[in-house]
Amino acid sequence: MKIYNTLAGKKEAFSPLEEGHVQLYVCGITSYDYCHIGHARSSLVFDMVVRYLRYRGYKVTFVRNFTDIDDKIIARAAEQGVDSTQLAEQFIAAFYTDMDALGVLRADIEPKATEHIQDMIDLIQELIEKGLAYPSAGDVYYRVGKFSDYGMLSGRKLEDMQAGARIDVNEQKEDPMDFVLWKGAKPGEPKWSSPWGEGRPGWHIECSAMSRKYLGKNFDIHGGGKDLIFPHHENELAQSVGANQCPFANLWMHHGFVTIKDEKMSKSLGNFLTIRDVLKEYPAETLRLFIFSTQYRNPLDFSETALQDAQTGLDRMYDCLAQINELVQAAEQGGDSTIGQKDKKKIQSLRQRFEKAMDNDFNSAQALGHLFDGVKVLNKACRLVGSQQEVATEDIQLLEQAKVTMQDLAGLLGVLQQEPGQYIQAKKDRLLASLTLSEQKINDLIAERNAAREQKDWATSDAVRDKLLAHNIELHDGPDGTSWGVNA
RNA sequence: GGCGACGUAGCCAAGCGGUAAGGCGGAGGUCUGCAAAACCUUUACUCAGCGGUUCAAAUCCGCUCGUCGCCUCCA
Repeated sequence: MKIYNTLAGKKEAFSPLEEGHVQLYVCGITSYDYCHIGHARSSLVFDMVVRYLRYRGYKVTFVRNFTDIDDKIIARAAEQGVDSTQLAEQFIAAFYTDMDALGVLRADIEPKATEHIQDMIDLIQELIEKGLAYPSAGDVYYRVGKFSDYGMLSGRKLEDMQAGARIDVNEQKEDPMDFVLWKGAKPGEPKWSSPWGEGRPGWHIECSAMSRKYLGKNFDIHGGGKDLIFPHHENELAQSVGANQCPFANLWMHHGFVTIKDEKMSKSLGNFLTIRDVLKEYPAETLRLFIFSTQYRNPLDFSETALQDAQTGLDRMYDCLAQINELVQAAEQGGDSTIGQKDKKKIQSLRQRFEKAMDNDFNSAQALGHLFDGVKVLNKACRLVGSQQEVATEDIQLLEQAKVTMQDLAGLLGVLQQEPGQYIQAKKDRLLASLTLSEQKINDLIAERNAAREQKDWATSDAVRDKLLAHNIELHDGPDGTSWGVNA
């Protein structure tokens, strides 16, 4: 497998420190608000990474933290007049609700910052002892100038940053680029006691402390969004390498942003959509298909159209699988194979092609391409096979196996995980729930129309059809009668 | 100002040195009383522009233009 390493600035062959075991740390949310689509991308990307690594035979130890104490949490709690702990807990609960709705696997370890205060204090002490940090008026700062590799992750030099950076007016700092490890508490703020007085940890120190506690000083992969590269991950790296005097994460994975009209979706711009907003309109698998249709490092532009495209594509995949189900059940076995050699090869190589794409830095977009290619070939095969009186056992088995493979592979992206029949039914149910029309009424109308058709009363027949279509119900006239579906 | 990413058909998106995957949309077709749905076929002599390296470039190098991001909290 090859994975892009931000630290190296290129794709590298991946091999974990301990054979067969991957240790992964991902920066989780700061819990002060509902998660938006950007958070969904983050969770979904690493969900895919974990699923695929496990599929590839690795044991994965996955740690994802919660930042449950932070300036923004304190500010929001004050705004709402609630306790900051309570606020953090509330949005952690909301996070789980959203993640469950998206089908995101739980991390193996989900540590909270507030439960690791002592680990952070210990780490800060070590940094002070090594001369890399200094207390100042109740705060503690990291002495950036003492860490010669500062900037190695984000690819910038200290001098360059100072040129354009907003100068921090904080006069407690020796250098404007120094960052805070421990913040002295102001009156009324949440606080913990420490050797430097009462206060709370700075943002970056929690990840250094918790990753060390659960994964050790040196581990395999550290991940997060591109916006975390600087300063968060740069600072983490400075803390960990500074304290441990050994390499930190060997590989850094950073995913791209979700944009709206090509602008970054963010709280400060106010152009964000929450996960729960989107899930009101679209099934989770549709959102997943949309997110995985772009390689994780590239920007992903969110739009109604894009989501609808994903919905159409997902429907097509399910239709294909449903068709295989029907065919397999109805087929009389016997006869010669009718599926062409070329198509057989395409079907049989699906897994291999999918893996090759995913092995190349989790190229889910390409992997999905292969899946859609599979849909096309399988549809073609179904048509051929369906036109036969008797179907070769070989062909039936090939189709059945292909269906299992499709769902197995798509499962690594968390899509196509429902029984096709159920998926199609669920879609009908959703529509029915939003209509005043009952299923009984629809069937009555269909009967009425069919009666008119028998009389060749096309005007009445078409009027009924148009009436139903006005409710987004489309009729399918087939050899076995008329069925109905949802016009998405 | 510093650093970085990106620019591929109407839209989205792979490809990263060997002659353009896939999706949506469009156009034809099968089916149908006509439709719709579904399915099939088709849809970039060309990869922002201009130079260069090479037997060979969308892919490597340089410049220009454009878009976005980071440098401050952010997934």
